[in-house]
Amino acid sequence: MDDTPKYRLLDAAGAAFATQGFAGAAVRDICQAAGLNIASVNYYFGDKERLYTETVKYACEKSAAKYPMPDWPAGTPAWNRLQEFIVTFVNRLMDPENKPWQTQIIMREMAQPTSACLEWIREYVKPMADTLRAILAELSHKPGDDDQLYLVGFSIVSQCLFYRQNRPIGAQLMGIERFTALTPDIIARHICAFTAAALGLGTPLLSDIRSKVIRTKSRAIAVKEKR
Amino acid sequence: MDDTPKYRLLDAAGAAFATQGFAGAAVRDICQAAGLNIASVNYYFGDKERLYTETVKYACEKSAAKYPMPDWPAGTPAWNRLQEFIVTFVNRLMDPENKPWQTQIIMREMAQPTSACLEWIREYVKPMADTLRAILAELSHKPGDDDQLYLVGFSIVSQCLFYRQNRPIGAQLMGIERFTALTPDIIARHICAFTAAALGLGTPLLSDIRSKVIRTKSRAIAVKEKR
DNA sequence: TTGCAATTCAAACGTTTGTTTGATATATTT
DNA sequence: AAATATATCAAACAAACGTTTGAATTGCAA
Repeated sequence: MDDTPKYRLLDAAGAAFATQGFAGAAVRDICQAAGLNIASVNYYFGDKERLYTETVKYACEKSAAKYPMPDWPAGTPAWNRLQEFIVTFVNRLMDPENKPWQTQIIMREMAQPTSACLEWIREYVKPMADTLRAILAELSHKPGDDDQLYLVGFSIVSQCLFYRQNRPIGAQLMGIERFTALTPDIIARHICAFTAAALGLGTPLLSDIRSKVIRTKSRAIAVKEKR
Repeated sequence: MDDTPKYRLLDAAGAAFATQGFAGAAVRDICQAAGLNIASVNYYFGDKERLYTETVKYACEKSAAKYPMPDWPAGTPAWNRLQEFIVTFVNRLMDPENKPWQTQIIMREMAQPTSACLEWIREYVKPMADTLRAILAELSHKPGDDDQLYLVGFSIVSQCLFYRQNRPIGAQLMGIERFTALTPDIIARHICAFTAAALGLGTPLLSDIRSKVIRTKSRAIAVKEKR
């Protein structure tokens, strides 16, 4: 984006922190990658830790700016909003133009948040979670059970996060070429279909005409199993 | 488990590596936490890197041993096997007796595998993925589409992984006390229900008697949306 | 006990780390 | 042009790092 020394540092730092972690990344290497002197991180950011927090913020802003959540006109059906939510979220995570470190460094923070990250949760994650929960509340016909809304919400976002958080595993299992062939569009479409079926808004996956027989039979088994 | 100096080192190293990463953890601190001299890591493991790889292996073995995958008798219905698969997997991930670092260090590896990790994928992850895919293939009535089986499999395991991989986020959003109240049993039950509905084997979530009307109406909207 | 191996220890090694310094170069203002 | 602020640089700093050393200690067999 910007080509000032400050942003060259942020880019180099992001790549380094994402692949090697905070402790593993060396200020010397970051500066060299940015084509600047060793002292520049001190000049522009004070110290290594403030460079890191600025890098995290920078990564969040970049990936959220390109795919903003649409502000739906009043009366937009909840299921449509849910679909667009999923598409937007997957695109944010999987945009091939995103440099890998932009989401990778956020994933690192999600697993083990630093102090600079709790602020990010409040300002960035919480609003998204509230949006999703409002959609699900509208879809739900049994109001009141807030825990279930969270569980359903987790089931949805977890599917989106998977392809970014466990990319190496997925690539190793499917084969790298087949896995990378899964475009954001394909992934989002699948998650929408899976979720729609789970919520009773679409056709179940992995089934055909015989599904009705299987369904009742298996539900009986499932109930028996739980006791 | 064992109380030999070697295993005291592995336990201390696991906790340190999980919270601070490979570069961030200091050999000095690990040895001190284990109540041993600085030179002991060199005496027992050679160097820091071999201590790390041994720690990862140690963590895998401990969490897999307690909850082995059941070997189903021939003829066990696929949906029952899928349920038990989910329950076992969630229990492995969420067992409260598991020291946090045991899964945390594996999650670190999943996001950015080291060379020692590819071996772990082949020996540990691949077999589980094959098991799951075999179950899904049996549940599927449209044979051939292997990509879809992977996608469905990802949708299932991603839900299980979420609660461990994004625990801090979930806790921050729901509130720590409500989130920790989600026992492995509750989580597994929800994932089973969500998945069952998605695959057409159970009752859709978030719906009641009116669901039939909503379903057809929303499907029409969804189809229109995609064109 | 004696002898031998396994283990533990304090101390120091050479690197690499993040950070600071003071001088030099560049740009902006007076 | 002179003066002042901004930016860059090579060099050095103390601290922390992983690793090594050689002696001291322990456990066990002869």
